[in-house]
Amino acid sequence: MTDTTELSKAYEPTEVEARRYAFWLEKNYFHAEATSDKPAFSIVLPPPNVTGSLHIGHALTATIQDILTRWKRMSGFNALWLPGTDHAGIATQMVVEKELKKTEGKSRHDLGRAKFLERVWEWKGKYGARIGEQHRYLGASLDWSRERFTMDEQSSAAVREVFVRLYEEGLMYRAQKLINWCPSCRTALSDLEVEHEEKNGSIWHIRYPVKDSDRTLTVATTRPETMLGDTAVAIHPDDERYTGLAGQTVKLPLTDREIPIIADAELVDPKFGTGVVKVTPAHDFNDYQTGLRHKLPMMTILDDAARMTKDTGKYAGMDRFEARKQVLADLTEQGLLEKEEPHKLSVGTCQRCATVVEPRLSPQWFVKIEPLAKPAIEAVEQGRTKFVPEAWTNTYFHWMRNIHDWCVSRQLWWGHQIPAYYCTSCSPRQGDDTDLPLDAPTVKVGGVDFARAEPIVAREQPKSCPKCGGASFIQDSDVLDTWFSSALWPFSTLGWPRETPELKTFYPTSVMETGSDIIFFWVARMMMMGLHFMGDVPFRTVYLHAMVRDEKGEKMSKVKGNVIDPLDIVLGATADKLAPTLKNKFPQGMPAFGADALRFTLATLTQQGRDIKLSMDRLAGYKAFCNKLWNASRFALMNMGDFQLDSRPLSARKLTLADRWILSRLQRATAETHKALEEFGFAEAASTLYQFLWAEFCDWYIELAKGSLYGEDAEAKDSTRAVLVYSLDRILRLLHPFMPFITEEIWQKLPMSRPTDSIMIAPFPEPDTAMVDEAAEGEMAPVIAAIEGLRTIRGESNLPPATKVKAVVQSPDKRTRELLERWRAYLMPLAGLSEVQVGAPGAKPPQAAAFVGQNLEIYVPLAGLVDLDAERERLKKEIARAEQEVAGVLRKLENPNFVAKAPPDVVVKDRARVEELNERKAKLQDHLQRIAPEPAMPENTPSESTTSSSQEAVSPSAPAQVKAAPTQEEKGGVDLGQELKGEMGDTGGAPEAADSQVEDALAKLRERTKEGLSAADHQDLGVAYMSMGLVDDAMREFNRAKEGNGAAPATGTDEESAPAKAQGDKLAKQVPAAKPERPVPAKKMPSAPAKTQGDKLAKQAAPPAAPVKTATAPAKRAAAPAKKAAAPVKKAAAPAKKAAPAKKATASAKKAAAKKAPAKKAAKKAAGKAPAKKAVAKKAPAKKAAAKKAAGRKAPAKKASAKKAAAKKATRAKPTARAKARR
RNA sequence: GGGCGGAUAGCUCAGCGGUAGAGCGUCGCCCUUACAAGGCGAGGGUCACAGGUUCAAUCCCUGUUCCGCCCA
Repeated sequence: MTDTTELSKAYEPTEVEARRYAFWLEKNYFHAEATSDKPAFSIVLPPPNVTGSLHIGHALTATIQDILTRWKRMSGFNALWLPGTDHAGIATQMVVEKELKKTEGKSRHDLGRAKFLERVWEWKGKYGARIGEQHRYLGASLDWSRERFTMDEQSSAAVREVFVRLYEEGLMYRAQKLINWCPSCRTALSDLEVEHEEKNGSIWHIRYPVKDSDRTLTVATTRPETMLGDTAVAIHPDDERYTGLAGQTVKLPLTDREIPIIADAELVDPKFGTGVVKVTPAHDFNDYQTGLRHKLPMMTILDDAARMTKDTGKYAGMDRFEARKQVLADLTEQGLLEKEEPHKLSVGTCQRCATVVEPRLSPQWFVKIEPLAKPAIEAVEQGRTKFVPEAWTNTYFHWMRNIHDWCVSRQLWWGHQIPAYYCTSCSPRQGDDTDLPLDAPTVKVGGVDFARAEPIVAREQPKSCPKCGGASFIQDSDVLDTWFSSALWPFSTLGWPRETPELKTFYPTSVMETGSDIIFFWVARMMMMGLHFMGDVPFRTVYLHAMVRDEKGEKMSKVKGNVIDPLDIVLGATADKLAPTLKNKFPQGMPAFGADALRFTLATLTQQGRDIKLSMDRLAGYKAFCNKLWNASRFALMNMGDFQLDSRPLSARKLTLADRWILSRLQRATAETHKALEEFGFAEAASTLYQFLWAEFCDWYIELAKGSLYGEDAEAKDSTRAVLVYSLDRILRLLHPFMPFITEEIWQKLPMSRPTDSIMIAPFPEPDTAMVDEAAEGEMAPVIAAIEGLRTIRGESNLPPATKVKAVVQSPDKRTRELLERWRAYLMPLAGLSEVQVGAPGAKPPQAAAFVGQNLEIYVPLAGLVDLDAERERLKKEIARAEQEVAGVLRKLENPNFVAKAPPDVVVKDRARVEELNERKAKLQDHLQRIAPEPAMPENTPSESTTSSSQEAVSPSAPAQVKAAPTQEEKGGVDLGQELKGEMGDTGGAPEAADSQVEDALAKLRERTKEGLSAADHQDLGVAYMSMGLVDDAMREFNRAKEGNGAAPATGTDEESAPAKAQGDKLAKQVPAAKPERPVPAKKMPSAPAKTQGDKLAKQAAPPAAPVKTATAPAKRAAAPAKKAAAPVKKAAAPAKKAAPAKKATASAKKAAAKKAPAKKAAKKAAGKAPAKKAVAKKAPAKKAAAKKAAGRKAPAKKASAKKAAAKKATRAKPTARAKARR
């Protein structure tokens, strides 16, 4: 059934998205089969915190995983993407505690463990669903029937099983060790949950009196308050300052204790501080190890809230920081504080609450990690699991090889309670207080002394004590680290420890995709647990994505106010709901971008090894892309008539060139997309599709298709419709993993029979190599080139689309001519032509705009349509570009080393390029002359006073220079034109067809000697040369004409050495100068109207002979010399300065003119050209042997601009559909 | 202290030996019946800095400076 109802004019994501997701759910498409003939593909979703809400990082996770899953599902896999949530121990408990405090003013202890846990479960029920809902909004194709929770019965069973097995294997043990403790959360933390921060602190020097001696030992410490728990001071055994002290004792200040002086080479660095270290084994990790080595007593002086214990006498009950102050004060009073120095130290803080953590001696459960880590390292070494990007492999190895035993017990309530039980009958008790009940839930005095009690680890509570037969037990009150259950996720979610078909089908999972921040927390631990319990890696590939940051690259946090809620992006949000930075951006509220746009944006920003800065502008761009897709489809549907795509292969139809071309391009895009996806190149795949749809399908194919669709040829109409539907079907399917909603919506409306009810289970397109059509692409190339050339002319001439023009297209290549002739129906509408004449190079239309491409010349007669000045400007620019590039390439070619050592094909390519550029340049110059203002030169010399040929006599009224290359050699600037001339001879010079004027002049030349030429002769000759494109020669002749005689011989060395560049300038200025000069003598200047077109203004405003630097000329003209660097720096600077105000004054000066004269640019160029400046000094000598030689004479052209020119040229000269990017 | 990334157009990012590309923004012309969330055209880059290797460096090597992250 096909619903070809016309689409709405603009794409409205919100409505479509809700509807489509419901449809998929209803059809149960997300469900994966436990057993299937299809190959399996599986991903488990990293379970988000159940009471949290998704942030943009989750959206990235979901996007990437959904792309993978949908792609694989469409590619014929039995694809499982398994959702779930994490109980997130500390985080969730804290949230609920906070809420409890806020609403009822109660602590969890007020409620008691059981009641409190009820509350947490309630909370979980209330907010847990939100995660799922958010994923639905994102379009995530998660198999909801298999949704799991880390604390559901199955997962809990898995956790118990793992715990018990590890215990039985000796890999889980309980011990009193020094662990990280958060005094605020009042729980143990693993090493990973402690964040280290560099802080400015102090180091204090404290004197400890040596017993029975006058001597004191000065210790240096950053934690003076812990001295109350010191049980030794340590010196280095080889430290001569303290020889003989080891074995003696010191009197510990502020206490009545005496502690030994020990020698320890490991703890003490004699170069650091005083060389004496206080040893506090119960409160410092290094000291703890020292304590173990020396069997020192371990004295705990801080309680679980980091307050001083009762053993600290007067300090008892004080907070640790308060105690520090007091201790310091007391030491000062006793004269034992020697000094305080500023010191940088690394402070460990709690990942959750940012409280400074405290090392604490307490009984905890640990996983013995080494036996688990070893296989996990090997698995990656052997490539059984691969990291993408690969760089993470080393990070993984480094951590795994330095891993410590994992402290898994947490003194929390919310989590998996540890399956260890203590007999209340025979377990040792806390000694001094027995008024608490036996089953007191915490490690308080009076109850079982958990530090000493013997645990019975079992899957279920034992019936009787194996020791005493007692039947009363108390379960270990601690819960497990949240990551413990997460570590089992890839198999616990599939039913383990039961042997389920799911486990068999989907383990190992195909890909683990998660943020790189949890590579240790989660990925490494899953590796260890998976290998240990399943005997195989938990996943074949680990794809680690970067962190999502805001546009400025800052981490998103509530404090900074830059958090972005993905749902706000999807659905839109009112301004008041937005975080501050977003509110600035969207004062009216955020529009609904839609899930597809968000997903596409995230996919394109996914790059390896780089943070993702979410750009709202790009987001808007991809929303526009959705709209583009929508409207392209809309266009197709509107033009279908009764058409229905049947199963007949496209090749059986009579396809047009455009049809064949787009089908070929489509196959390439398909292949590229495949390749990118296989390599996790989401960004590349997305941009391939973006480019194809927009720059090829929409910009070209649809436009070309209009001809057939609106035409009379029924067959062409039919084939075009077929190709439209076929292509859209493919494009939509290719895009589906990225943009599931819009693709489904449109796909359902295509007039064709669908193999499936939904695009999400339709096959992912495979490239059809039979449709790759080199011939079609080759045929389209000149058509596209011609259209683009014509559009350039139109654009530059500001011709409105409604103005149809006549074009003359010439090509020396017969085949090209044939093609253009054959496809004139494509050419005309797309280029806005009323008529086109295709022919071999020959007579050119007068007063025309020209475009010279590779193998192609295009002329559009513009007389009466536009100001030809603009066209001349453009041509000059083009010529300059060609010259600059050719100079660059020549510089290379003139280096013998290059020719000798570079690969021959590179050299050949460069030579061909020179050829091509020269030809192009010649044609452009030829044309420039052709549209020069009336070439009839005045008989008398120009009105400027006679000048020598080297003089800068320029008329600002001239339409500037022919060449834009740098200027005079005496200024140290490079002279590309001259250089070119010298190096190339005249290869680029002669145009193919000389007209009669040229013939005449040449005839004259032959007949007479140069000495005999009159000024008028020189003038004629100049014109002739000009028309032949021999600019330099023409220049020379014009100069002679100006001088009034032909004093200097043509071959004169003086002339020769004069920069052709400068000549070019003059030429350009002089030739047309004739025209304005007649009516515009200098005196007329003041009356020139302020607001005229840039050109006219310039012509009129400046006195004909005025040097550039004095030109008061406005923007366009004034800047031109600077821009082209025809003038020396000083001169350039002047107009540059002028240009700025001129720009401001655009009210009067024409805008267009102003824009061409950015002061910055002019100044920059001028600087670049500065003689003996950086450019020359820096680049030339070191790098370019050949250039160096010539550096004095010709500095390298400014690299950037040369490059730029080349680049532009390249795209211009050989445009292809691909090269032509959408604008 | 050790390690890993990054620095390319105004902004967000590709490219990574043969003289640089996209999107957005900018400028010009157009509301051409798919799309103004649009079309066509244009402008815009000492590819952080300094050395080195190479015929040739944005790209490879070394160092420096900034920015980010991880580990101790």
